[in-house]
Amino acid sequence: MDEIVRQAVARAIMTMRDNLGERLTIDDLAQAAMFSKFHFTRVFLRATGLSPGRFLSALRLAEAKRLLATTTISVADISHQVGYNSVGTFSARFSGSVGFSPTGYRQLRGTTPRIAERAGQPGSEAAVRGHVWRPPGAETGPVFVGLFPAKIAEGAPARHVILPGAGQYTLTDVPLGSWYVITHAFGSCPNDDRGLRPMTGLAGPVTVHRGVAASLADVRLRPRHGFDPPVLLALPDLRHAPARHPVAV
DNA sequence: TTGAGGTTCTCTGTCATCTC
DNA sequence: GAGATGACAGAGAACCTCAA
Repeated sequence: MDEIVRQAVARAIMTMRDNLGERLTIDDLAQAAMFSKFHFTRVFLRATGLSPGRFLSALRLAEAKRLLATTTISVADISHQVGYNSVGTFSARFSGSVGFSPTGYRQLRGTTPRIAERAGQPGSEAAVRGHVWRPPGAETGPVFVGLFPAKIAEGAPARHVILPGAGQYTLTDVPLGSWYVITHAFGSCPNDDRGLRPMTGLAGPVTVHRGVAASLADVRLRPRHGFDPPVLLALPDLRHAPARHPVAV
């Protein structure tokens, strides 16, 4: 990625993070990036995989998740703090993206024992399989592998599995369509004494056709960086989950 | 490569209603 | 009373296409 573009997108994301409670428009963000709004939308999409609006919305919901899990601030106050004027809209958006209502998520303290999959999506007998690779020398805990329609872990996955660590995965009975394989884990890298860090990986889109038995999609885990959209879906606690057998789906 | 116009579509806010 | 849910309308973002 061009260094100028990288810096422009970074400036826009910083503006988003600094103004989560404000009413930001594409014009404001394009101004921060010093591009026209047309060009800005294109380069932002290319850099992050999400449109600026969706990325901002994801940051807001991620901040709401943090506040719900770590404070006792009311749902109404949190919805205002992260830029929503309507608690109804906030609650609906939160439920759709995280998989739990705001109060439900708070009761779970930020983790969930199980992940629901996309309803109304008939399976196809096809499988998506591949290998989750970790960075050389890195150690990881359990690895979440999920199929999503976009480049963000948001809403119920079409199919998912939790592996005891990096390695081979298979997702069976995958619905027809185009899917991104998104992985999430915590791990430590050599020469990095910051302890467990969130790691992410993305592959796809993988298109599942009728009559095709299996599609291959290898994923490389890497430490998360600022251009990665936050994980909105509520996941099991991957820092402490026992590293045993894959969780059946 | 970048900017701009027109169209389509998604998201948000509002409101009513319901549950806890 | 606080929060969740669903319907609906409007605003704004995304997309497509073309021109410079």
